[in-house]
Amino acid sequence: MTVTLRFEDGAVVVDADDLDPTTLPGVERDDRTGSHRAPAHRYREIREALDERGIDLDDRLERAAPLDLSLRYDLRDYQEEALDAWHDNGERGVVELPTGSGKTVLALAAIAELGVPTLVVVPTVDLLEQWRRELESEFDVPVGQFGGGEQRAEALTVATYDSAYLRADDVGGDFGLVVFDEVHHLGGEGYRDIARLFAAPARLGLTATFERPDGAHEVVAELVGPVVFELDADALAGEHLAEYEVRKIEVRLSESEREEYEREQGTFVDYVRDAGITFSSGSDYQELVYRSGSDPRAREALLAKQRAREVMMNADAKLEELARIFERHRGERIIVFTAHTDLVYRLSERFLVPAITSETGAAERREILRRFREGEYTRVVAANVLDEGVDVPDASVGVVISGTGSERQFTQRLGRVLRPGSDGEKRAVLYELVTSETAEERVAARRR
DNA sequence: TTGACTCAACATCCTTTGCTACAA
DNA sequence: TTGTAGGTTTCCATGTTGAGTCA
Repeated sequence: MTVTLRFEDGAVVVDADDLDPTTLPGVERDDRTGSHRAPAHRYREIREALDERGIDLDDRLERAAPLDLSLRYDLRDYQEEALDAWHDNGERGVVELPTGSGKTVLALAAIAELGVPTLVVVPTVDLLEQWRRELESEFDVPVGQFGGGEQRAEALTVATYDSAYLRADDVGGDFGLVVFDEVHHLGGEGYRDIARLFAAPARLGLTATFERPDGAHEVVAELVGPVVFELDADALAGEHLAEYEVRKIEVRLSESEREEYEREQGTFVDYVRDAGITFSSGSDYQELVYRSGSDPRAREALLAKQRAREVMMNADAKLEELARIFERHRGERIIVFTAHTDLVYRLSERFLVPAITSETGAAERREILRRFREGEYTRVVAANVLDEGVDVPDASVGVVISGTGSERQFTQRLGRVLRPGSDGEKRAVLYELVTSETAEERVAARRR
């Protein structure tokens, strides 16, 4: 008795004469084609089930020859430990390590050890190029690329999440290992299909912030594997990352700002009370948004909330405070983070500091970051662009003028000041400016 | 190759005080 | 008794990105 497995359009197709394929994990009969198939990610389970029953297998999935790769780096203790934990879990799982702690090196080691065709999936074109450079210089083999205007497959290939999704039907059976960089993205409604459509038995997820507020990290754990190793910034501070300190500075609204804030916030709170919305479950806010589609008062309440948020986040007193921080850290490299692009341009004009937002073109962005790296600029102000997925030069001071309640964003911003300087004993500071007696106090509390 | 554009996807967007069912 | 989680759909706005198209 022989069973044949092959890959077709994001699924594993099972051909068998004397065996009922639906007894295998995830396999169902497809009435349209008359074949038996399972989502590609069940491939490994199906193989294991067949092995257990001692059934001969004609496996047509793994095509490319094994790779002979060696790593020139020495791993640090914790990287070694993380890798062992991943092996112990059967080459599946997520490693949670802070920015700058060498997640890439860890993945390179995993790729070298397994020596199977590997796809690395990343969220941005910037990271796409970084990873390709890294793989090429480390392993000295051709590296393929899906995304950023290129579609070329190799035994080692890097892809954006978007392109991985678009190519999955086509190449989902070609890889033995998939590495998901910034794996928390995989929880997105559409992106999670990537993990389902690829057959790769070995999976490694990398992130600094695994948990998602919407709970979708559980889906990720199902598809990639659970967190097998984690360390936070505190555990690495001093030896491998900079010592750091978070300083919260409270500022007050001016009289006119306070008046505007109370008026707008009041409009929102009044509506919420009248409508009987308690925010007892996470979806209550969604409900309010749905209502605003048809109920003008709900819409007005949301818009008022928006304006209130703008007042509290962009308070004038924060600019004065920023001026003092610039004075205190004269000559040091400083990154300023905000939530609104308007404020970025205002700060840029007032302090004569280069600005980066989503409107800044790729060339100009590269140029600003280059000058920042080389010390020509010592300060940069950015909206949310520099939070993730960009290679940002080390800074020793970060200033969060405004941000969301997202723990992820906070961790990422902190990561921007954590990489050790060349002298290895830099002390980093992250300032957090919070407007007192506003909802921002809650927002700031939530992110930590 | 580039730049400008559109489009779709993703992420965040939240108040104070209180009801109900259910698990530990 | 005490704590904890609870079910839905079709979307106010802003910021950011990648893919695709066209000149």
